[in-house]
Amino acid sequence: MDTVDRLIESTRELLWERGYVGTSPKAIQQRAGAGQGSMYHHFTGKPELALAAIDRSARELCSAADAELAAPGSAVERVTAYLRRERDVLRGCPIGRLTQDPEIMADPMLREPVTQTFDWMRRRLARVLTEGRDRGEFDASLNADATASTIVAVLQGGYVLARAAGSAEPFDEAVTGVLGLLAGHVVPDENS
Amino acid sequence: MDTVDRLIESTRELLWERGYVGTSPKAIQQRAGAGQGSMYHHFTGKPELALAAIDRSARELCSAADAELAAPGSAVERVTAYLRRERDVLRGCPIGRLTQDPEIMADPMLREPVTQTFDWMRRRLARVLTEGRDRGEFDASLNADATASTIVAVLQGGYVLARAAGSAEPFDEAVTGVLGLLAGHVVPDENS
DNA sequence: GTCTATAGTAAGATAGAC
DNA sequence: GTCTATCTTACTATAGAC
Repeated sequence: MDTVDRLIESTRELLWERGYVGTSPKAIQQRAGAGQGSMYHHFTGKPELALAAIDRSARELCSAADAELAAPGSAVERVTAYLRRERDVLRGCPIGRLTQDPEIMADPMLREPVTQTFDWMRRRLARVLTEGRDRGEFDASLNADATASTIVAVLQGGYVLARAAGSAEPFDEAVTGVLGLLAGHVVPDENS
Repeated sequence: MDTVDRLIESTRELLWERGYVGTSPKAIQQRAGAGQGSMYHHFTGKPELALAAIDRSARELCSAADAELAAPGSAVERVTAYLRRERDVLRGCPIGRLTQDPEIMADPMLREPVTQTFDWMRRRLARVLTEGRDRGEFDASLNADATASTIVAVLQGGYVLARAAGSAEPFDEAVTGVLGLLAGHVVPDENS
């Protein structure tokens, strides 16, 4: 991993742990094992470095979700796999946490990948649910768009509850709850 | 409102807008219209002031929720009233946002009211759902504890989605989604 | 109680040598 | 490309006068 990569990775970790406001150039340099001159040679400053880090996290997040949601299986199976995927719950979501950062939200450049990520995620899940309903897996009363937003919200809120509790338990419980609610709209398989 | 109150209120607003890391004593003083000497006369420093502010927000949040959840009506009606209550969605949750703050989470004193608030909220909602189920409003398959956690998570996650989108729309949609899912477990009223 | 002065540390960068 | 000064401003207080 070269210096540029180490700087981006360090920034990614620090944004995740401490947010933009709580992350200093000095902390980034120390974690990357790079000097000030090195950092300012490759990047114009903290915002540009943060943008590179956020972009990378956003891409990773979407591609990981897509791997789960594009897999074979029923809609419920895929949504369950996505929700139950092993996660470092107490770390929270590297993109979601940025929505709490006033300087990220105030800068259109930094904010854009955050907006895009959740837009994409809601649409991607809505597509899975719509397909499932079209195939007769769900009853017709299921609102695919709204339910997709609910599922993404449960994940993001689950992180909040877990961090507040200092335990992954509320996250798992919230996921259990939404899957239980969703089960009420699943049409029993005639082949089972 | 005396100086102490103005200091606490200013801290509350700033913690809400910018978090603990992003809030400086100077900013608090300016918003409160108080000098440095005044602030340090009444409080030992930023942590003590933050604790007073967080405690006040936590109390307000719980008492506002209780007003909704202890009202007359069916369980679904009360949960709906709670979820649909008018909110300044884009501001987010004054307590939930603190879970993203590393210095809040690292300090047991500051963290405790955050932990307590969500504990209380989950239990309070679980009680409403359990009562509803016991009265036959829900079918027996409803998991009251898990669903309570889901509902709190939808709120917290809804704030995240709304802030990311710069619009209250995803919040409202996530709420619509969870209420739609919950409706699948409601037993039709024989008197209607 | 409130004000001003002082002070050490960190943030966020720029300049210029190597 | 990287390193070491240097610089300005902000953070988070403490001290002592009024």
